[in-house]
Amino acid sequence: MPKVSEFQRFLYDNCQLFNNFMVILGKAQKMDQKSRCENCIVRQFNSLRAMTKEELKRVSDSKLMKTVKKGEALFEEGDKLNGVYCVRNGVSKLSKLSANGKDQIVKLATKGEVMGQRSVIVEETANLSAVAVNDMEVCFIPKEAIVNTLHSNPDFTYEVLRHMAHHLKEADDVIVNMSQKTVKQRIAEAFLYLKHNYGEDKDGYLLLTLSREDIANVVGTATESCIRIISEFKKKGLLKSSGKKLGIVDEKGLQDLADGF
Amino acid sequence: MPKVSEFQRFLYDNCQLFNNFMVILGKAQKMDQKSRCENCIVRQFNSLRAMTKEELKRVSDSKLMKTVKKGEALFEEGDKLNGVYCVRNGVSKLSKLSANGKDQIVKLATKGEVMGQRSVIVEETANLSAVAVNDMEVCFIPKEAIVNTLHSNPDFTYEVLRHMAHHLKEADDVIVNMSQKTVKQRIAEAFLYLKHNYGEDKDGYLLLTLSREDIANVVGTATESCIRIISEFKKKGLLKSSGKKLGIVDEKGLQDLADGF
DNA sequence: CGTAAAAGCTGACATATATCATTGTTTGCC
DNA sequence: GGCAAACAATGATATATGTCAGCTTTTACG
Repeated sequence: MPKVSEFQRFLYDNCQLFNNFMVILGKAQKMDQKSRCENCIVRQFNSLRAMTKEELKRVSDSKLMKTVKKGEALFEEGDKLNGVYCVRNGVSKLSKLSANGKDQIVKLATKGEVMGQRSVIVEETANLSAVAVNDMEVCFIPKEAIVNTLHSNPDFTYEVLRHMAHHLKEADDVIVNMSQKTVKQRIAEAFLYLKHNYGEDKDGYLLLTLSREDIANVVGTATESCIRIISEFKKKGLLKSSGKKLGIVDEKGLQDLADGF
Repeated sequence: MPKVSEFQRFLYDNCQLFNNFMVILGKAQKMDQKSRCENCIVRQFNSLRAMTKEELKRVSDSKLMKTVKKGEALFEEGDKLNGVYCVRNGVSKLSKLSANGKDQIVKLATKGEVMGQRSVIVEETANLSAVAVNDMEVCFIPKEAIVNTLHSNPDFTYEVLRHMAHHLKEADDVIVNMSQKTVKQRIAEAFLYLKHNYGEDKDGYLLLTLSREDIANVVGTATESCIRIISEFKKKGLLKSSGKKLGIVDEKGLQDLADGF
């Protein structure tokens, strides 16, 4: 029934009542045992693990799974979020448009991470946009399920707090890096980050491939500068490439560079 | 009794048991009614306002007041914090030393703000150093009082979470500004920030006076560049100065500049 | 398969910013 | 009041990075 999916799309793009409709449309999906939160391994990595069986059951009943294609947005800066997104698969970039028209990528969110928490907790519109870097599978969890649990289960609240505290530390560190390191250092760091967080294949190529533009937006530089520096790293034997894929050849060299020799 | 204060200093600098001793030494102070948390207006601005009367009483019994002179550190990056600091008066800079030897000021903390929360919550050493920008009055609250309440009072935990979420948003915005705005824009923004958050006197001079070096460390630039741009702003009639004091003359002009014309 | 669009690359050049060196000015303090 | 130390100011110069423009390669897709 292709009509239904177009209707979903329409609602998603335009309609305040999106969530209510989606819940109805999603009923069929929810019967799938494999998609129950209680059995979802991803939950172990985020604050949902502090929920009780009953709470999880309620979340699972109200959540709905969604696939997002590479390049599609989960939400945009300024959107009112009616819930959070739990990443089952794929990677999303969380970015913000600056006055000069460039996107700054503030964070990458992977399997297990929950997006939109902050906005739901403080009841503000989204501060960042979330766009899929590759094909994704996410679960949308309506905010009521989250907010209710926040008020009734202190363990869950504490767990969310711990995660938020961790993100805050990371953000502080990014601030320092952004303002005190050169573009070259930040690019070197970005590759080390990609290797350590997303790993590499048997041939030593990074599993997560970002475009030069995305890398530039992560480190906050012009795309051309980013390309130039990557070329330089390849010439120096720090990186290698094969098609779109990039791989780290000399990790120690990159690390030294990132640390300022 | 000058001996006691030297002893306090010694403990503060060197001793793991610092807190225990200080509690004993602080008994006399605690009797002062004016210093009871229950009556402290500062509390209204931070998460302590979500504490119950009993919890506050316990905090008040275990807390100790402390004065910190301009330039002194409350704690340093890497310190193990045995509690949090609630600012009653004065301003502290929270900064981190980068590899190139420069301090990046990540945040300024004022009256009502609680410092060190994050480290206490996640049980990590401090990620930032806190140094007094001017003379301060702070209350040290041992971590037990905080952690116990976090586990027993969900309202308090939620309130802390809301504050943390707010800080995270601010941090994300700083990341975007740092990477996408020019030094000139960031300095203009810094002055607007100082005016809006700390106000100005009748003559239009900012109430919080930061050294050029501190301003440079806030916006992440070299001190000389900062001085040059401030001079330029003065020539252009955007700022004025009198002794150490700086004042905003043309707020709209500064705002336009910060927004990129 | 072929074409258009997107992504990647490179050069030339402009500019913002850092760095180093020197001098002037304020401040705290004996 | 005077002196040292910190702070502020300014010039000269080097460097990193952004911008614009043109070109090549890869990818998407009808």
